[in-house]
Amino acid sequence: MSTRPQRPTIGEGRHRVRRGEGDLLREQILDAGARLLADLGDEHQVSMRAVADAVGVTPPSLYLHFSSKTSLLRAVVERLFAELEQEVATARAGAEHPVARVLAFAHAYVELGLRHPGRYRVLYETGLVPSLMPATDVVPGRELLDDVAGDLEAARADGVLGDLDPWATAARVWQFLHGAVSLRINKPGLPWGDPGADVDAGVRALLGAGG
Amino acid sequence: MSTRPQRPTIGEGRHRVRRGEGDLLREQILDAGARLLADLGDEHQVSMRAVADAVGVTPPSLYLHFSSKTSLLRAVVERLFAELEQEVATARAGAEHPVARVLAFAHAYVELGLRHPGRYRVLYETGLVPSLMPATDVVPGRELLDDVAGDLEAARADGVLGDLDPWATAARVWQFLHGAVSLRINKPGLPWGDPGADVDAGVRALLGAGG
DNA sequence: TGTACATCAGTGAACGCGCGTTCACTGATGTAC
DNA sequence: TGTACATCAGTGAACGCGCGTTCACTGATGTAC
Repeated sequence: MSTRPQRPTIGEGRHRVRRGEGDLLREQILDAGARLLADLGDEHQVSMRAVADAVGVTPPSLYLHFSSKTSLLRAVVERLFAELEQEVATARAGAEHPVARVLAFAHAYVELGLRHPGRYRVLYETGLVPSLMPATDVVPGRELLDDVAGDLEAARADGVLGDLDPWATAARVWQFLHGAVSLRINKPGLPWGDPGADVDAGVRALLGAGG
Repeated sequence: MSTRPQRPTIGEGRHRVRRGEGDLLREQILDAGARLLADLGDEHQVSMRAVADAVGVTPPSLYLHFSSKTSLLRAVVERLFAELEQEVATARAGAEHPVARVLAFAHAYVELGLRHPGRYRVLYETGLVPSLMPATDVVPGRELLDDVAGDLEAARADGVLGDLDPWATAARVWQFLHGAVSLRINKPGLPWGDPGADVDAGVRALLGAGG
C-alpha cells in the first residue's frame, strides 16, 4: 500500500497530451463528471477534487477547460440529457401506429429511468437543472411531451382516442410514467411488481383503454 | 445597523427557560428544522448553524437536545411525515363510498404536495429518508398505499372495479398522483393545466372509468 | 425575609475537515536555426 | 542532425470559507438554611 492516494499522475503513467489535443482531457472530464453525477444523483456530492481524481489529474487542471464547477456541471447535464434523449428517440423509432409508438416510448422511458436511476434523478427531480439553465424554454422533457402529444393527435385523427384531449392525455401519461420510475427509485422497499406490465396497464387505461 | 448578525440571544430578549422546560427549546428546534428542511428541500442546505440561528440560540445548544445532526434530522423527518399523514387522513375521512374515498384522497394528496413542495420533495424524492430510517418497514407511504388498496378491494366487492387487481391498481393510482405532483414541482416551466381536473380524469381512467 | 450555594441551559471560542478556487511554477512538446 | 528556446498543459501549495462538533466557562434559576 502506497502512502499517497493512488492516482496516475503525469509522471506515473498518464501520458502528457500533445499540443491541440486538449479536448481529449475535456472529454474525459465530462465523462467522469457524468458518471459521478449519475452515480451519486446529487450535485453537492460531486466535488471538483473527485472529478479530477477520477480523471487522474489535479483539481486545477479542470479550470483549464471549465471556468467553474457550475459551468462543468452545466456541460455534464447537457450531455446526460442528450444521451437520454437519443436513447428514447431510437427506442420509439421502431413502432408505426401512433398508439404503438406511445407504448414503445412508455416502455423505453421507464426501462431507461430504472436502468440509470441516478441520471434520472438528476434530470427530473433536482433543482439542479433549472438552476443551471435558467432559460424557461430549455426544459428537459418538453420535446418528449410534444412528441407524445403529436402521436396522440394522430391517434385521435384515427378515431382511437375517443374525445380525450391529446395534450392533456400526453401530460397524464408522462405523469404516470414519471411516478412509475420515481417511486420505484425512491421507495424501493415497496412491492411494486413488474414495471412492464404496470406501464402497459396504466398507459392503456389512460388512453381510454384504446389500443 | 448592528455590526453583529441580528439574532435574539439570551441577553437580548430571549428568556432563559426555567428548570424542566428544556423540552420547549427542543420543540422550537424541531419546528425550525422542519421549516428549514421543507423550505430548502435538501438536507445538505440545512446546517446546524442555520437551525440555531432560526431558533435564536447558539449551535452548541442544539447538542443539549440532539446528539448529532443526523438524529435531529431524523426527528424532523418524522415530524414532517406525521403532519402529512394526519392531513391526508382527515381529508379522506369526509367520503363514504370507496371510489369517492379514493378520489378524495387523490385530490388531497396532490393539493398537499403542491402546497408544500419542499416537504414533498424531502419525503418522497430524497435519499434522506431511507438513509435515516434504514429499517425497511418504515417506508413513508406504505400505509397510504394500503389504505387505497383497501378502498379498492371494497370497490371491487361492490362490483365497481371490473376485474382489476386492487393492489396493482392502487399502486398505479399512487404512481400517477406522485407524477402529477413531482413533475409540476420539478418542471414548473411546462403548461400542466389544472391539477384537480387532471387528477379526476387520470384516477377515473386508471380505475377503469368506473365511478 | 435575606444570604450562600448548587444546578445546568446556554455561551464563546476553537478544532479539524473538505470544499472551490488562485497562483507562481515546471517540464515535456514542438519550433527555429 | 544537433542545440537553444518558446509554449502551455498540468502541478503543488496555499487561500478563505462554512461545516459539524468539542470544551471549558458563565450566570440566571431554584434551594437550603
